[in-house]
Amino acid sequence: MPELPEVETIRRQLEREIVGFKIVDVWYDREKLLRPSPREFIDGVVGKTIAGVGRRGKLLIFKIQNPKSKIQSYFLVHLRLSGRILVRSPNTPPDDYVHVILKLKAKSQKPKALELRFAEARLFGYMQYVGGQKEFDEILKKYGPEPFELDEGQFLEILSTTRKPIKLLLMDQKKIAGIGNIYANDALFLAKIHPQTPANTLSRDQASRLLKAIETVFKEGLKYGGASDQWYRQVHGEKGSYQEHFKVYGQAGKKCERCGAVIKRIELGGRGTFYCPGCQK
DNA sequence: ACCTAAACCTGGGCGC
DNA sequence: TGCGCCCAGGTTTAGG
Repeated sequence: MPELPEVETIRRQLEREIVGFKIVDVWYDREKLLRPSPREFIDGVVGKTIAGVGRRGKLLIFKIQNPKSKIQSYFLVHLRLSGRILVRSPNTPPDDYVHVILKLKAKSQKPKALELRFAEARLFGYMQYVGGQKEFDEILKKYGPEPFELDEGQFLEILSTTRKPIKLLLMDQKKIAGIGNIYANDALFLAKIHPQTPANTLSRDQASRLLKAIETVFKEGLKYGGASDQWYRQVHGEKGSYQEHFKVYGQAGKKCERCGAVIKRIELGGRGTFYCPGCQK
């Protein structure tokens, strides 16, 4: 799923809907989705108020506060491949694949209740309580800068660190955070760069085009509310529509919109990789 | 240090 | 309808 545009779409919605709510209870039926353990997760979050929702790459960051001491802690959500975060009223019918529910109450005079439902068909995603600032900082260190934070020179510097295929570098979260398979494929198409090109052989001009292309596909992804190829949903269950605008991702056998050549699928790092042999050299 | 393959899991789509 | 097979947006880990 969920690459930067999808996670950012959700983050913005959550920011509007659940900030200020207090977590009053947690229900779950799959232990492995709660880290470090269900007990520690529940003890960590229950009674705290949601103070904000942030994001780093594909990781959602919920800032929570003890209402009395005001001490800040966090819980993180990674949606991996098939996770969904849904915001529902408690009386809404059950959603498919839900394994964790955070029950929320507004602090206001008239109590309003909501549920934050975590659906996970493939059980790869997780919710993680992080109590300490130090521990939080350690976790965030695993993520490189996001494309929007980079200028051409810094991007070129990252490219120079490895000769592995450019597509694999783009998807390496330690080097650059937020790019997954969909947007890596489409950005390389826009920039007219073959996905197997060794990263350190890109020219300054190619690097410049690629960075712009990443920004372009991310903006487009955001504009369409993300790509709901299969699992991804927004917080009220709606699909995004970027999947209707894929350039090469998932388009093997179709004709390139730019040159008419037939789009190919190869494997790179064990992942499906799509490109146009006509215009990506 | 670097690279690859496999593992983690379930579900949807397809062909037969 | 049912079964087997292939595919899947992410990340980590084991092994070479």
